[in-house]
Amino acid sequence: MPELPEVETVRRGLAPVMEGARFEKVEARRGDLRWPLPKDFVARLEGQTVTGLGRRAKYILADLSSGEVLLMHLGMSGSFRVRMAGDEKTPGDFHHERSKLAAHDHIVFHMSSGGVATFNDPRRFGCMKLIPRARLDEEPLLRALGPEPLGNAFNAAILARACAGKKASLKAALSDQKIVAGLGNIYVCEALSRAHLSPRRKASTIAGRHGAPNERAEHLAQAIRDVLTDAIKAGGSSLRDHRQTDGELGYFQHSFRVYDREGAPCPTKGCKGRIRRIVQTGRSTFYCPLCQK
DNA sequence: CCGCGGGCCTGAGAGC
DNA sequence: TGCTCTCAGGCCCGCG
Repeated sequence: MPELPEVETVRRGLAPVMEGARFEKVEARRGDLRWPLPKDFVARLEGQTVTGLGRRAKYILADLSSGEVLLMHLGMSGSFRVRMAGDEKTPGDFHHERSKLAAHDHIVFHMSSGGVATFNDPRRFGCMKLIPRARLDEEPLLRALGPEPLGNAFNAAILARACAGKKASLKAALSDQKIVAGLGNIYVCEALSRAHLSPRRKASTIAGRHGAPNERAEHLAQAIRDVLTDAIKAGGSSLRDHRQTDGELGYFQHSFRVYDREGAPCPTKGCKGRIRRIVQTGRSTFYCPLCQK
């Protein structure tokens, strides 16, 4: 499911119940996610306080009072539902509480804030990992990540340098988390549409001599920032199952220019093109062949 | 090193 | 209705 805007939406939904709160009880109902949870996963969480909740690329990172960091990834189908303090039904209504668990609710965090956060992931491509804070720099999952597209370290020059010499397509390059972190299939397509660049164009063509950014790189970097900012404002995109943690739908899918719109008229003013679907490196790409060059 | 395809899982939807 | 097939918002790994 989730790309950067959806993950950021989830982080913001978790923050009110998790930040500053202690894990009172953790239920690991299924430990066989993408990687098995450590045997002592529950013991290392219970009693710890979450001192901060951050995000890096598509990872949510909870800083713990123990000095460890809880890293969480939603994979393709992961989601969190949050029940705030005060939302709970009659206390002690055991059967009611039990009945609230749904299929694929794998991990439940009961927080001292009175809130409960439940991790659901049908396909189990998601993961959770505990990492000592001092060794976060060496964490293989985070090490090779490129710059945060909404951070200060991202701009046209950085993007162009990372794409310089690449024989792969722009679609493949932007999907590569080492070049820029947090984009996925949807937002790559949407950013390229906004920048009027073809997903089939060689990535190297946004850089000039010595990897200097050209005008295409400037437009693309701006389009990436814009589409992510707009999507976060909308609470992300809800296609099949992404919801905000309070159960509300995100609504950025209504603003898609090209994604999943094969055959539809191109939204670019004055463009008579129709959206086309092609397959690149095994994934669907949507774009307008007329105005994306 | 680089780029691509396979595989990991389950579920929804289309077509028959 | 029910079966089979394809596809899905991610990412690690191994191959050429």
